[in-house]
Amino acid sequence: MRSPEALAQRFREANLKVTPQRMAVFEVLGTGPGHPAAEQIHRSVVEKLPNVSLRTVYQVLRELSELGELVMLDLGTGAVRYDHNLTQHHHLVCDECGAVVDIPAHLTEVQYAGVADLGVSVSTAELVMRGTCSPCHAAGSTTAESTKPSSQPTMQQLGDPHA
Amino acid sequence: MRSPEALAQRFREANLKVTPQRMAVFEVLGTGPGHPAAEQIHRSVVEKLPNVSLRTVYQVLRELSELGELVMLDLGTGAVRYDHNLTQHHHLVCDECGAVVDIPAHLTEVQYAGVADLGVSVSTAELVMRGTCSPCHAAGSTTAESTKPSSQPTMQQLGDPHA
DNA sequence: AACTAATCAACAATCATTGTTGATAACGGC
DNA sequence: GCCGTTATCAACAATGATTGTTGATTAGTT
Ligand SMILES: [Mn+2]
Ligand SMILES: [Mn+2]
Ligand SMILES: [Zn+2]
Ligand SMILES: [Zn+2]
Repeated sequence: MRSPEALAQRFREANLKVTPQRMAVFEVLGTGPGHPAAEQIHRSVVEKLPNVSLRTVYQVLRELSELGELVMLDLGTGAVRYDHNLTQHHHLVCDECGAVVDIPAHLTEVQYAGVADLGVSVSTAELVMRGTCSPCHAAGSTTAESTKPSSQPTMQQLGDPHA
Repeated sequence: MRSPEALAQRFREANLKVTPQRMAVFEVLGTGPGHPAAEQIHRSVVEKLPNVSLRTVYQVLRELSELGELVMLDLGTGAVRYDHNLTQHHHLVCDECGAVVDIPAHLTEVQYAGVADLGVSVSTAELVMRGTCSPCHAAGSTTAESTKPSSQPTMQQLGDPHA
């Protein structure tokens, strides 16, 4: 993620005005955790700058992704997650809390040279893992299962389940 | 994918009745292409058995997935794709036509032992590739781009774009 | 200061999916 | 074949994330 100032510069170069709303989104993205959904970003933004509409947040996020400064991730969690990690990496979706964890590419090995035989060409390849995140592991044997009898992956407190 | 008869047996064992609607879905899944969405399955089903409601098709597909006979795939294509390939494999989503192509696991190499250092545990890992499917490649330099100026991935004719 | 873009509130609309309901049809065990 | 229990039907309503719209207002940029 580039600095709010760098993003502001990027917007000006694209003939997009640098408004306080946009700056607020830039700042929230820089400080917040990894993979927020639009609603969470909005919640953080209004703390700094009230009266910013959710509609505007969606709009700014889209602009950022169109400029390549943000990646929209659809990992089947119900809402798009916005990723400001621009390095090559993969993701793990926690079955218990819905968190999305970055998996640095160097911790994995992914090869798919053989697929050329199928006549397809690959432009991107991402590894999507499901499992349990580190904080849920820690809470796992103590209190976690008491609050979650055996239901579906809830993904409830999207903010930061472990804070 | 197991045979319609095997699926019927499976349903009976689960105290689910084997109705003509359910059989029709079983049969369509066996003959159809790889990764249809619910609407396509419904279209095929009504050809054999009119008056089957889309609601019922959704219901049967869910039952099949709850019995582990079908996998619901959310690959960010807008609608859930239903996969009757129960072998371990990965997927490629065609940027041009939206098709989902099976990538046999033996054509790839995926390792992620290193992620244990992060304190996470992985239960499943799927490789999701984006690129161009084989038929789109064939059509690519001839007629494809003429029909698709430069718009977003359209994923229009979900049926089978190449038939 | 002026031009133009951006934002606001307040909605409506989309789309895939699931829920509901009351009536009808049909499977399966006997 | 009967009957109890399920399943399905049509016809909607509801969900939830996202985008569209509109008319008025605010505010960057030059
Ligand atoms: Mn990430
Ligand atoms: Mn598949
Ligand atoms: Zn977790
Ligand atoms: Zn294709």
